[in-house]
Amino acid sequence: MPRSRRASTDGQRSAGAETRAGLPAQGRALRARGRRTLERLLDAGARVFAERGYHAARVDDIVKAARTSHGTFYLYFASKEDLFRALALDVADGMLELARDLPPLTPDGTGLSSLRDWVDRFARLYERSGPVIRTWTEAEIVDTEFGRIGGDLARQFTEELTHRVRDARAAIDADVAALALVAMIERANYYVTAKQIQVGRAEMVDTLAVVMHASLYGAPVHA
Amino acid sequence: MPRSRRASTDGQRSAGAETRAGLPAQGRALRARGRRTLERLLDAGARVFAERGYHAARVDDIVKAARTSHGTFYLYFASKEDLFRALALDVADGMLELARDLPPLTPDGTGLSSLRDWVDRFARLYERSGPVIRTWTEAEIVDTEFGRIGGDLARQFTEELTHRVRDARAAIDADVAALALVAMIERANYYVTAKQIQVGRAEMVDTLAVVMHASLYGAPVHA
Amino acid sequence: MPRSRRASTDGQRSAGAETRAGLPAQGRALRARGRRTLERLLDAGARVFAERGYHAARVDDIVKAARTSHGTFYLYFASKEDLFRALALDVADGMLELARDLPPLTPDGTGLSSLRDWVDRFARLYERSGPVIRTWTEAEIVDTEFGRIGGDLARQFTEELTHRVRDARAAIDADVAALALVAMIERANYYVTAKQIQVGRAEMVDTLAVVMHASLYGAPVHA
Amino acid sequence: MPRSRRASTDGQRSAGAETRAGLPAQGRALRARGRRTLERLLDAGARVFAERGYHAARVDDIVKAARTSHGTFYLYFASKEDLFRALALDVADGMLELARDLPPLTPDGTGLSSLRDWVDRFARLYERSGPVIRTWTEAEIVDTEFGRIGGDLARQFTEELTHRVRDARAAIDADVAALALVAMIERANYYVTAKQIQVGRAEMVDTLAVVMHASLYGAPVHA
DNA sequence: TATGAATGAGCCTTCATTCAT
DNA sequence: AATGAATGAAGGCTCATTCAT
Repeated sequence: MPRSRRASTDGQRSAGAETRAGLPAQGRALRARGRRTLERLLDAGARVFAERGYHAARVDDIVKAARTSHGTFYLYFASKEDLFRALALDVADGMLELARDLPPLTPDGTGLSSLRDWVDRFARLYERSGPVIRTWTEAEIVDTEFGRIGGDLARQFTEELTHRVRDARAAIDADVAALALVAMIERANYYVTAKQIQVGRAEMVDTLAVVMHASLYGAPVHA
Repeated sequence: MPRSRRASTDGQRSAGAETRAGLPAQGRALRARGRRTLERLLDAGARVFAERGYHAARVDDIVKAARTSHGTFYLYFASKEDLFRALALDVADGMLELARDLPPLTPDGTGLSSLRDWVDRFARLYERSGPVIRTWTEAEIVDTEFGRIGGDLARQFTEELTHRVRDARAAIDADVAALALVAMIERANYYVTAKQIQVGRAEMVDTLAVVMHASLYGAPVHA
Repeated sequence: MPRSRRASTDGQRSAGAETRAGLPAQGRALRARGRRTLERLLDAGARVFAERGYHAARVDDIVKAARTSHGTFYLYFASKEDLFRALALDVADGMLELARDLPPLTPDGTGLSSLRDWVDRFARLYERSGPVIRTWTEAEIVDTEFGRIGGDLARQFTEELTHRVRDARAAIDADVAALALVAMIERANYYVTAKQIQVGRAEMVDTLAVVMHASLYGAPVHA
Repeated sequence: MPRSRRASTDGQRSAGAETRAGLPAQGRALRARGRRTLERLLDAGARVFAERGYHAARVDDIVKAARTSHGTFYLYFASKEDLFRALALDVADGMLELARDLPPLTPDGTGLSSLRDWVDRFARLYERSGPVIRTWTEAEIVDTEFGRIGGDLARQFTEELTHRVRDARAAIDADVAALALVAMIERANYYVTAKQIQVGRAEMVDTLAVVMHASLYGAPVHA
């Protein structure tokens, strides 16, 4: 039966940066032209997923956006899901790197300022990759591979933050506080990029940093 | 002839109380039996949307869960979307009521304690209706009626909080801070109910309240 | 993911005659109209598989022949394969019944005559169901469920014949001889129904009976 | 523009020796390298058709088995069908040669023994080329060129046997008996090579010869 | 009021064949 | 002579919605 030949996805793609990006199931080596097509497909996928969301995104949309054909799509990806995974893994990399770069938190102005810089980096990442991140949290796929990737990511991300919160020696429960703060950062960025609320990025970044800082070391200047 | 699947729904259907409960298009008056069927469908819908999410939920699943037939479903709702709307409007009511009940924020222990109670009410509401709330934020339907309902709700909810934050006379930008705090509450509840992270409700509620309070009035007891 | 909901076929449908005939995966009870549609689909399937063969047969062809829709097809069968299985199991029943009715073989004219009658029954069965039988032997599906059904059938059929051959106390290896004779009967019928060779059924039946008889008890009247 | 998949092939291409080997449409003369590539493709085709059957065999499988590319495939064959035809014609040659070598049938032990040798040659041929032979009889392609080749072959093969049967002066209808015996030989070999039944080749060959002989001249030693 | 049955547009995916280098 | 890449017409299957009783 032909179906059984359906290229099984190669699963836990190892972390090498160059293999990360959605190579075709068979792991063919790509020439210049192929690389360009792959790039176009990844770009198109990011765009279309962003615009329509995972479920509403049609392979046809992606293919048109990439100015290529259905056949070509399946030359590079085993399925729509596979393309999404490729994008998601890239984003996950970026997020984890960011998590590891979280600066030590200190009560002084320097602490606040470096925290603000970090939140700003997050915001920029979210601006590019928000749609993919959001898709992870779509309730529908919680118990799929995506859900797992998303969950793992959230966990690792939160853990990183937990360490810093603990080091900050605040009275609150570090675990839960870290969770709450991650939640805040993620969602606030979502609201803003989804333009559900009209707020500039700078303002949001400032406020997020301040709230985070305050929740650990006390409010800023009281009125 | 089945309507094209992408066909936009028949529209606005204002939030009048009698349409609230998802009556069939004709707005028939229901006898006892009809009311029970309607109830079963609403329950089933809530359950199935919760389990599978909006897109993955099949009318067939709902109909089976309600122990009734497809034909009957369309006797009570114009579409799958219509059922979701009925559920969503109910939740929106609860949320707005909750928003209006947000207590005045004060720097003392009483303020913290009443804030905690309020967060707890939110958590309980979320426990029941999280899936519906989450569905609002699914990227895929941002620009549909749901998106609007969700957006409106978030806005009103945030506004309520904004008033309180402003009254608290903290130095931070009240608009954005309110947004950030709403984001935090919503997402934290999501993480916890989605069990992406193992935290008890009580802990989460406590911490959320503390973080909110601290971000306005300063950190709790430093270590 | 919707796909995962795809009705898994219920596998080894138990042998009850009434469940044999391709009930929908969920085993719904059918009313008069449903039964008629099911019948139309089975008929159409038999016809189309006969005309085009399993692979070349399109669900679309079957659906058109049954004057119904794609959707309806999948209401009754989980897949094209499932419909074929339903037909195949019916034929297998008929074949096994026939096998069990194989008369004792005796050297005299009565033996030859009852053998001829039996071969005639086989020919009539083959006339109706040849296409399905042939499809079993399509090389492509040897190692699928069909292949197994076909193989099992051939084995049981041959075994029945083996008993008779053994009882006939001929000098030849009963196992292999039975196999050879079954092979002969099947293929000869194929050649004739496929009209690859112009021979009337009566002639073929006569000759097959004679050859079978002769191979056990000696040639008929020599010239 | 890819040709429509159902497009009938470019036609008759008579059996002239130079087209026999599946030369590309242009009938180019091949150098050493080209000949090796052609050989690899033919081998690969035989293997893949054998493993998967005609329909399930993918050009991709063949190309991989031949360690070459799609482009190259179409340099040597006009289509998948064209490759199959090349293989089929070769087999047909072998079969016809075999048919012509059928020894005169005599009632004595020599007759039986030479018949056995001949059946053995058939079995060896079938072992190599069974899949191709079987494909001829796939119902799906009965009315295509393959069907014709297969039909012609069967006819010629049967005719050869008919002569011998007639010469044997048995009482039975020579035409039909020949058909029956060919059917038996072919199918029995199929059952055995398809391993649908566990019988050694030698046993099968012996029994086939005995049955054939007995059906003409009387049973062997009675018990 | 209820329901079993029917519908068909639309989606994802496959794969023989052609193109460009 | 060779090949990696591209193509797109089908085909199987799904599921929201409508029909007939």
